[in-house]
Amino acid sequence: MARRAKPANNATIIDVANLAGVSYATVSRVVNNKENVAPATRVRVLAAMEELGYQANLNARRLVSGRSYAIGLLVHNLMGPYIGEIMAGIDDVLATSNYELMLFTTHQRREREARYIDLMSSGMTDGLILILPRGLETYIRSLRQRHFPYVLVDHRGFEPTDLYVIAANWQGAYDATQHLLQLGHRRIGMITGVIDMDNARERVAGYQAALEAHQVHFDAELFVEGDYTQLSGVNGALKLLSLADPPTAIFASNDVMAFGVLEAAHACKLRVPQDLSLVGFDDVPMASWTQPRLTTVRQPLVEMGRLAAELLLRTLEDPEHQKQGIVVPAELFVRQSTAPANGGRGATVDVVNGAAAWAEAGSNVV
Amino acid sequence: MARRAKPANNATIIDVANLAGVSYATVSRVVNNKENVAPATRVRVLAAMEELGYQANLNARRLVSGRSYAIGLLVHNLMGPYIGEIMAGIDDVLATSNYELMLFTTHQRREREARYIDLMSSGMTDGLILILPRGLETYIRSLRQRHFPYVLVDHRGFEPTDLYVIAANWQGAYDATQHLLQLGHRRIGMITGVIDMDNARERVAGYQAALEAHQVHFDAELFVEGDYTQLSGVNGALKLLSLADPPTAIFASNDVMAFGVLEAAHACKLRVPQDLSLVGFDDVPMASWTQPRLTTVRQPLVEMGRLAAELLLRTLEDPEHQKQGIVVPAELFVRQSTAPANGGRGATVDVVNGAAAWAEAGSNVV
DNA sequence: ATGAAAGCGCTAACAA
DNA sequence: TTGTTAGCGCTTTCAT
Repeated sequence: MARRAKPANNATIIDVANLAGVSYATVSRVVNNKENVAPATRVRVLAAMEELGYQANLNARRLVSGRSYAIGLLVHNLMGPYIGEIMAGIDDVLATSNYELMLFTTHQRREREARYIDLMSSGMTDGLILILPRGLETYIRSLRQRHFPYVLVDHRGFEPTDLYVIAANWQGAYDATQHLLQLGHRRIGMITGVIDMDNARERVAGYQAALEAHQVHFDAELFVEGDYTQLSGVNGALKLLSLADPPTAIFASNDVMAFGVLEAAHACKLRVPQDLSLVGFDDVPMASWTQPRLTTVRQPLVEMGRLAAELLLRTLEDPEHQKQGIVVPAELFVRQSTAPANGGRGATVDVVNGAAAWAEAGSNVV
Repeated sequence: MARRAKPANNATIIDVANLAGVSYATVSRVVNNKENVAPATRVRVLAAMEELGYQANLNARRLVSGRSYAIGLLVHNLMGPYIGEIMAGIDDVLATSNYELMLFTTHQRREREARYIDLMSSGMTDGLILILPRGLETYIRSLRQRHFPYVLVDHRGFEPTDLYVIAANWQGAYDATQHLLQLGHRRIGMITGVIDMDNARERVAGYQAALEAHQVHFDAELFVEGDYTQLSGVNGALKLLSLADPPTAIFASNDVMAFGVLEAAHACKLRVPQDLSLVGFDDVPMASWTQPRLTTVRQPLVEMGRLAAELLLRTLEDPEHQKQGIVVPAELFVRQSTAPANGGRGATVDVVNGAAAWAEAGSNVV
């Protein structure tokens, strides 16, 4: 017979049945709120449950029902303000459901993909939300093949039936760029996100479309790829500002890179917004704590998490019902980091010294 | 007979046994790497597993073993840079173990306490890490009573046997305050954290001890309670700066409040560090992105998460072995937000206008 | 070295 | 309305 190592709380359905003087099937009925239980019996059973502090064994339930009552969240990494907000939204929705949340990260290790897929298909979760994990395509392929329910955040997937929640990246980028154009800027640099992600590509397209709409020539020189880190924002800005004909405005594909631009501008003795206008993307809380406050495109991250969770839960409840991806609006918030282009440049750019100053100051950062 | 709703992947141990021509007990032995299996048999079973893509049903395992192979993380909320880093550390350790991570938040809702305790005792997790959830004392009481393993982060608990990981808050605060004193500051304001948390109290004590060591009178006027939000930093600073004899330096109990101080100082036209020195606590990534870079006390959050996970895992493996709480060092990083006190005040403080300016600018923040 | 079999705690079909 | 019973897929004794 199996070795006992049961959970601390050990009253089982049988103990309750004995105490209440009924069969344990009846207890099960009471626990699951079934119809056919005499009111008096129900009361008696409830009392017995109360007395014993009965708590249904979750794993037995899971085994017999074939469901885990958990959903998984697969993310690349946990740092940064972006993930936390989406998680908060997901958690919000789950709090009102019977589902719990499991967290999986992909990290550096590519070989974990297979393990996760196995875990899920072995009954660890009933469905999955994927937020831009590396190796997304591999995951999705396995998931589809197993008919395992999933929802993507910030990516539209690869098949028309893929479920996703994404912001209106194109529109947001278009609005941001147009805002700069309307302020009179003509040389607008862009620091992109990781370019093989849907969101990054869409923002680039929006930027280009706005330029085109205003008959501004797209100059490839003004276009640098970043990776959503602050450092890549610093480096991107330094590169842009050292051009022979530097931009008077920069659109960074996320706020964290915009913080990097702020730092680079400061190192180059450029004032934002007087000498350089700057727009970010995301509107993380910190965007309104910087000096100057950052003009940025808000991506409603908490809401996106919420929608993703709802979409997944609905899929679990009713797999047949036809659902589709959701695009949420991305809204430009004009704060203090943008100003009219001042014709000539407001200050001479000395990027060489700026970069040196930055490197020196940066050495304080351990 | 029970309705079928098994996981997508449906090869069971019996299928494997049939294919390999052995009993399913033998398959179990192979799966669990037991000794007594003939090499040839093992090979045959392995091949059958491979062929069928067999994956042990986790919930059956959980039921029979009485363990969930999951640990829970209970936090108050998910936003902000603090939690993400600790989670990353925990995840790091779990990645090399057989455990998965479940996430629970307490949010606003106090009534969820009971639910969580139930979930845990019903076998959802094998152990718990608690990061300053509201209602901590209630949780701990239930947990102890059920002999459920747990580790606290950033709190020392209530019993000598409580396991915890915490930074050397007292020392960190002492060093921060001493740094300011050595720069010649004598009126040093402090914005505290939520004062019923251990970490906040310890930082206050360190601040007071440093003042005392330097024979500086502790002035209750210079002491305001914050709640770790940026807004409370703004308000605390505004209050301090409007004193008849305002501080020349402020020690904020976390970086986020220090960002608020930065904002308030800017609104009051005070330069940091020339007119006001500022020290934070935590050293979140953003602390080195502000202008000026923030002098702060680093709390090794990722490492703390890692240690907490290791402590819990060791407890699960060997419940008897005597373990104890861990205090990690908190180190002062001097960057750009502190400077020598300049005798007289460098600028006149106009807090009334400053506050007005701040309120107006703040209205941009939706 | 291997097989047979007894549960783990529960759900749900079937009978009464 | 209630009880009886057959599993869910697995681990682990106990025989062989």
